[in-house]
Amino acid sequence: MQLTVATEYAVRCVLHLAGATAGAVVARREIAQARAIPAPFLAKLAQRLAHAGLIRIQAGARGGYALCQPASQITLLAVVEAADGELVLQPCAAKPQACPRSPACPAHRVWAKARRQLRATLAHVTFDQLAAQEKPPTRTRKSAWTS
Amino acid sequence: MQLTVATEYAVRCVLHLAGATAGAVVARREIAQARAIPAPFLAKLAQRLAHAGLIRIQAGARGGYALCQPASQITLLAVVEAADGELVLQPCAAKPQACPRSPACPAHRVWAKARRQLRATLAHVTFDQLAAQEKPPTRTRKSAWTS
DNA sequence: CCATATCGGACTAAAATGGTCCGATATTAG
DNA sequence: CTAATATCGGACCATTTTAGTCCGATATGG
Repeated sequence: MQLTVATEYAVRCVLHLAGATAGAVVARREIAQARAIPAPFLAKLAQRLAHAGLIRIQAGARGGYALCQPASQITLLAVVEAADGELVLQPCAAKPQACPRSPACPAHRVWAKARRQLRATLAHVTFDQLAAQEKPPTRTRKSAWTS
Repeated sequence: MQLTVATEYAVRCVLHLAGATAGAVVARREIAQARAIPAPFLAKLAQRLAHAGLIRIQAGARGGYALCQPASQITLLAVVEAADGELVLQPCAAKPQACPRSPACPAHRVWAKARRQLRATLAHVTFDQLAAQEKPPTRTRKSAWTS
């Protein structure tokens, strides 16, 4: 019952992008170095984030990663689920036969509730908030997110 | 990010004991059969539960397991943590250096909050509630609830 | 065209998980 | 006391997941 380091890395990565000039492409290597993420692993991870529509990947010379949306619209939940897969507590989620047989396990509704709570909590934290917390001294010099 | 089947089994096991006559010793085999738990695995699991002070193990002939406390005092959280270890979300929980270096990761307070919520939710569900929910449909023939 | 830099998939190593086995020990029945 | 029962508790094993690497293919900028 733990989030994986992939999640941790994903958060760091998006956090880094959220701190960069809006929409700017940042090289993989730069992110990896700045945030202590093994570069090849970040590559793999980035694909999951891209697949989820969170970041845009630019291949080729001067390539790298950039956010697809303003940081204010990217939730922690979205990043967590992009990295780790859907957030599910129930151990028997995949198995339809659920608990033994007869009694619809009474714990299930508790799992479901806990899951809803957890997802809600993560869903209403956005990366502009996180980025702001991370760099209190830096006065947003040119955060012209003109839209 | 999922609870393990060990957790699922543990819940089933305690649920079974909660449904039995209060304080009665139930044979491992009986629990295993009734709740579809591999018996040898239940043995291992039971030790964790016993170590956590949730159940009492009686060795020898006519041995088995029994609750140490009334079901009303056993929370879902206690069982989950006994089976799975402490409930921690932070990927970098064990690592003191936390996030890279400088910026105390702003996500951490979110993980912490989510964790508190989750634990609170599980902590205020007790096994007498769960057992009660389980029983109404299941007319256990010998449910001598004579206490 | 060429250097750069990512894609994306195959691959490996290590850890966690789920599960089994068995000798030792405890308890009860006779 | 002894035999039968039944768990302990730790070693052991198989599978899956996780973390991480490597490399040929492909895309891009200059």
